[in-house]
Amino acid sequence: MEDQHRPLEAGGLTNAVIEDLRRRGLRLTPQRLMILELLEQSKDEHIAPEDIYQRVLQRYPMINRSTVYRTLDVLEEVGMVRHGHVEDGAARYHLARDCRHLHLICHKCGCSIDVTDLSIADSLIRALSERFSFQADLTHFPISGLCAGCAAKRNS
Amino acid sequence: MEDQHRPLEAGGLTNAVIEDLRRRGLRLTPQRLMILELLEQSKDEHIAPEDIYQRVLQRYPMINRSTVYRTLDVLEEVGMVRHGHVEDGAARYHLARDCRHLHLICHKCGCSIDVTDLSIADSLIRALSERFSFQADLTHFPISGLCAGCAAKRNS
DNA sequence: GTGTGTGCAAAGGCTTTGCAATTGC
DNA sequence: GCAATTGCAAAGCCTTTGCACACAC
Repeated sequence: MEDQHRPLEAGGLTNAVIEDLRRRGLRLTPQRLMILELLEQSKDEHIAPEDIYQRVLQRYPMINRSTVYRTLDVLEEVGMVRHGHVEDGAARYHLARDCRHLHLICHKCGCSIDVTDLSIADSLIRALSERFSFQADLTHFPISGLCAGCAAKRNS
Repeated sequence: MEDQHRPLEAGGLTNAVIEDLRRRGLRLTPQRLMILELLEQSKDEHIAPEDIYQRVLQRYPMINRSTVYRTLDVLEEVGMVRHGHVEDGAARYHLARDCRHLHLICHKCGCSIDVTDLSIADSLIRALSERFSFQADLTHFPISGLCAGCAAKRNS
């Protein structure tokens, strides 16, 4: 029992996230821990509410869909998770601290490229800050465009 | 009667758009013309399907909601219009050729800033092209971040 | 014990679909 | 005239909500 304060077995969930919950005055329920753990495992995957529900269901059959939605709302309110929308408008959630890359999405074939070198956007971010006092977060919404393959097809 | 080939009175709709429809083999129905005209008037406004329906309804009371959705789909398929999703996941449509600015969206207060000087993103676009062969279109998805006001509040 | 959080079931909003009738070409 | 397009009404999603019960603290 390496941590006797941990009230529930939460698999691989790091203490950092649990501490985060506590610090923000949120109760540690199995449902919240399961959802957070799943988000943590999914790292940069950006997962849909229904997927979260289905995958938690496998290990914790008494969870309810509306709990998933409410939990995501609460966690987003306190800043622990964020969400965006893919091309078809469906919601995708991820841990706020896992925003660490740009997403390139091909609007033709739908494929996606992750860009981990964030410095690539530095000059744009600086310019937006200087000219519009806007602190841009390029990691939040994906960047639409054409992937190499689809661009080649278009040119032929 | 400056143009006897025009089959319907389409208000201020430019011939360019009508020609576009014809060229792509789509029929010129009053509904399509009304919707296109509205999109043209809304220029950079990025309008929701329901708004399109309501506003067309005022001048053309026999239009149907599903026609709006189907028309938008068809027009998007042939590349005449595009759509994105605002923070809450709601769809927003606009003419493809009116993509001419970046949208900054504050994820705190929801306010939006238009950036017409696209050259601001040139270095990012060039870098994405060189390193990933990805032809980015920054005008499609909005850019999330904090506006000046919300950033100030956060720092106080 | 208290009040937050959950399950359940129902409602809500936006969008899609099947089919018959209409209408542009 | 024929096929594309529309209107209508119903269904389908995804998401939210009201309320009573459960449980974390």
